[in-house]
Amino acid sequence: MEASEIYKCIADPQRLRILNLLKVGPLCVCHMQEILEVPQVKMSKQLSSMKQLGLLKAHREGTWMIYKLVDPVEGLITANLCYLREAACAECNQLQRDLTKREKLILKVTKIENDCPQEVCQQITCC
Amino acid sequence: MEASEIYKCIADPQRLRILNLLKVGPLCVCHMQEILEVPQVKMSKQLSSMKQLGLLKAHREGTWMIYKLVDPVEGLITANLCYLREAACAECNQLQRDLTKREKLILKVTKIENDCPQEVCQQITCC
DNA sequence: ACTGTATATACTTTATATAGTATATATTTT
DNA sequence: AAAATATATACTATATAAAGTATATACAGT
Repeated sequence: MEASEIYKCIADPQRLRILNLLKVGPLCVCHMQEILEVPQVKMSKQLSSMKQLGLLKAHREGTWMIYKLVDPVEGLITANLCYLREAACAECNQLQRDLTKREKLILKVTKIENDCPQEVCQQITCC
Repeated sequence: MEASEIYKCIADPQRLRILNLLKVGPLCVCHMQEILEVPQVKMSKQLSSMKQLGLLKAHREGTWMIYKLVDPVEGLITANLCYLREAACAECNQLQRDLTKREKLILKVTKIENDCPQEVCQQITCC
């Protein structure tokens, strides 16, 4: 994969936020939607573009689609997420808030029977 | 400066190559043109867009315009250039070749009287 | 003043990406 | 099989960026 393609991908704050979330563990579309507060179409399109690019893969679990980062994660992605988590900027705070929101959400849905795919619930903690 | 703006900037291979060159030292437009082998208009437009973004600054020396990175260099830029110089990819080789080409060019023009601005000639070695 | 060199800008065309709306598919539940 | 939920796709509209051509500016040397 070309570096320029990766940069083009993470040049969109929304897509960067998605990668940041998935770096911690797999998530289904509806949960990402809830965390990022974006319309379903937008989320779906961004996910499929990143999948096509080769950054993500997905599988179905019931009606849910679970997305995760392709393994091994692109070094350039990792390097940038690490950098941004350390840095002090508006976007970095957003990334941090997303991770907190993710943790809360998973804790919540884990309590409700059949409201969270196995694979997601197992991964509660972040970084 | 927002991270997304920086990513959008370096998502263009040409602009990334310019930053890679300037990281080593200031250069005038015509030399960058020669190294990257791009039309004058394109070079000029890319430089001015990066200047407007706040990544570069320029000053005149005779008919030459000397461009350099704003000091301090954006951490995100530095981090990515460092990463790419270490990595093994087509783009990384290109960046390396550009630096070699730069060194040769400077050595050449330094010999010819009045064919290189002072500031550029003083900075022969790279990394 | 005139010519040449280096660089920038304006304007037009063309390509690319994003957003929105509506509709389709896959699966589970009833 | 009908309804509900989660997700994806097609199509259209709109915005953004890139490329190309021509022209302008700024300075240096004659």
